[in-house]
Amino acid sequence: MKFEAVTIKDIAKALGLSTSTVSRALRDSYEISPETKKLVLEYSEKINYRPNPIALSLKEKRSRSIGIIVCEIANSFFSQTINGIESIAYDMGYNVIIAQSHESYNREVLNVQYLASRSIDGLLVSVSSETQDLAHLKNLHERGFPIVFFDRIVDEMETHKVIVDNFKGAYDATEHLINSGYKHIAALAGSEYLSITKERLNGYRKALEDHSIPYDEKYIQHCLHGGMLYPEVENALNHLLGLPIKPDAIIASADKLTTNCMRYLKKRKISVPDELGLIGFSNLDLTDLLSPSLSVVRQPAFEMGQLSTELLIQLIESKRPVKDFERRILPPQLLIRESTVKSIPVD
Amino acid sequence: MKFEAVTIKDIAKALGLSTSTVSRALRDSYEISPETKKLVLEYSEKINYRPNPIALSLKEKRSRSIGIIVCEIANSFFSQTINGIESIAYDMGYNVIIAQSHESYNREVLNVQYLASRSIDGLLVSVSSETQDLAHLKNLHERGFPIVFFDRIVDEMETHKVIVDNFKGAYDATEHLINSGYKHIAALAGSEYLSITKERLNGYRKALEDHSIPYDEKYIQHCLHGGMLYPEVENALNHLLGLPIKPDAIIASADKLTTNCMRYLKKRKISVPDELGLIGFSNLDLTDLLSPSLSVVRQPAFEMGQLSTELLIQLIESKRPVKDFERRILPPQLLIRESTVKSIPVD
DNA sequence: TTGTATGCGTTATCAG
DNA sequence: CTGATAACGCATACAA
Repeated sequence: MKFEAVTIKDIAKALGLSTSTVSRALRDSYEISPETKKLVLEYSEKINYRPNPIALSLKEKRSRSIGIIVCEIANSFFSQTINGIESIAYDMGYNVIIAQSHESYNREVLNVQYLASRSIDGLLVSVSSETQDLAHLKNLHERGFPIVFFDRIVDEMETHKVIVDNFKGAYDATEHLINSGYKHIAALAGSEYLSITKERLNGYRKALEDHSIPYDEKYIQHCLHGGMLYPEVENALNHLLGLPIKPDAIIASADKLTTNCMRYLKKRKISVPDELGLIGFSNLDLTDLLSPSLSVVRQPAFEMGQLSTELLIQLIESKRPVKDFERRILPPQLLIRESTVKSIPVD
Repeated sequence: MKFEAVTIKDIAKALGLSTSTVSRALRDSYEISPETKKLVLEYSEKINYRPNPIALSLKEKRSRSIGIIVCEIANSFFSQTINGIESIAYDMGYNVIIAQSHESYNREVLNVQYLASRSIDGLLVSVSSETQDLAHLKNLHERGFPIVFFDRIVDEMETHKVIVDNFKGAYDATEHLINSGYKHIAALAGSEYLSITKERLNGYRKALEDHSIPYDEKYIQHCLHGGMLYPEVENALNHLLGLPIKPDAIIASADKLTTNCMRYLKKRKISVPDELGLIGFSNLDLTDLLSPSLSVVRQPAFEMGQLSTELLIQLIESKRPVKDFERRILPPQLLIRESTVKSIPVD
């Protein structure tokens, strides 16, 4: 009893018709008589016929699937983004195929090649923290393959890009720390290669500058894997808190950096905000329950997924010329809670 | 400059060979001369040839893709499971196609039908909290389509199933509350239709029984959507805390129930564990940072994903007869933290 | 060792 | 109104 699917041929044979007639009847073609249509439709219904999407894909040279490449699914920001992606894709009749890079450049390249070898119609990418060489993506893009970047974008390619206003997120967060009375604000940052890291550090720097606080490079620590691994965060914080002039506050500029930073502070019994101010980027669904509740920069992940997918599907369906690319910037949200409030009571 | 992929035919034409020779050379067939092989391989490499997986799928009647249906991707338990699924699928050369039911029966049916219409080779399912009628899955299963259930399984179908020992998880959690001195333990439960809800409530009941604590049905409140929506949790808790004999502790038997329960308690300024004991199922990556840190039952989500996928691929590749199904039960982890510790200091 | 023909499931083109 | 045929890209049985 092997799984055998019913095809148009089976219907044709059973009904004594040709496959083309059946095909046309199923697509409700005007050139088929009502009786034949009825016959075919009823029989198809009865035997539960479903067209084979693979055969269709081969014929139409499109799979109605889009690929997603992210570093980790099990990261609240990305899973929320994927949620948004899926919501639009589903509405537009597209499947969603997911691949993870685990922050590895090699794995990203493999995934891109595999997905793009004609089993997907377009690609949504947030590059890995190791990625510097973009040949694997440029190659595709130059051949006209639809690609949309989100969150972790790259400058060198002209296509749609959807990002959060990372500059503003970091600026606001830093300014909030400043307004709360902190003077020596250090930054826990992600991989130097990532656009988001650069943008966030720029926001941080500008906020310091606007408030006449000297910028010191020693106050910046990078974590190549974006804080995914606790030890890299531990090292970074050990370094920062061991400086001659110890920082009195920290801005953690990515999801995992924020949680692992909190873990470090708890382990070292450093209290927030009394001993150290803290603010972080986080899309976790629980930060409001922390005590003292952490002020966070939250990103509109779901919306980012939706928007990226809309743009990608426009590219795929050639609703607009490929060259007319967009760069959309979504606003982040600064959620103030008691943790960082010293001088200015908010909320 | 439209995206045009290179095919075997192009290679054949360029090299003055037939498509079959090229095909065989690429697959390193023994019947092709070394020179021809070299020629073909080098040229393919040069023009960056990739076989069209869709054509292969059509020919081989397999897509090397597996489908996943879960309620929500943006739920730490499921995103961790998907991570495990992807890790195995990737190693075995399978793509992963994801669909969400959003706890809607209708959407689950649509997704199953769409995915199963021959674009996937097998299906990993965790049913929605609304699902009672299983026709959509039974239908497939009876026709020999490979299906593996994980976490939220169904009794009526004979196929592989991978679950966590929900009975034990809830039993241990309840017992921990009892040992911590609580007498009136209420349960915040998910949808009554779900296997996990039943199993967890059984564990809860048995623990009470073993400790000679009377079981009272009034102490159980169900949330159809598994706590996804705050109001349903709010209602449930309002009800429980409004009972004549108020419960002195609560076991929240699902991820979202746990977080929304905490949210409720914080809002109502009910302190844990002084006013109310609390323990919950949770796979969030942050519970250790809550204060008072919450004792939780954590499920081996990643392993569950891996195991389910291994079993599914065995089914797909007919490594074993379909009828020889397994039911694997993974151990949950009870993580004790200060929140529930009154009489017995642990950790 | 290589080439020719066929089929996977579907639709489009052309004939009748 | 309906049917035969070709084509999508690939692999393979069969011929040479």
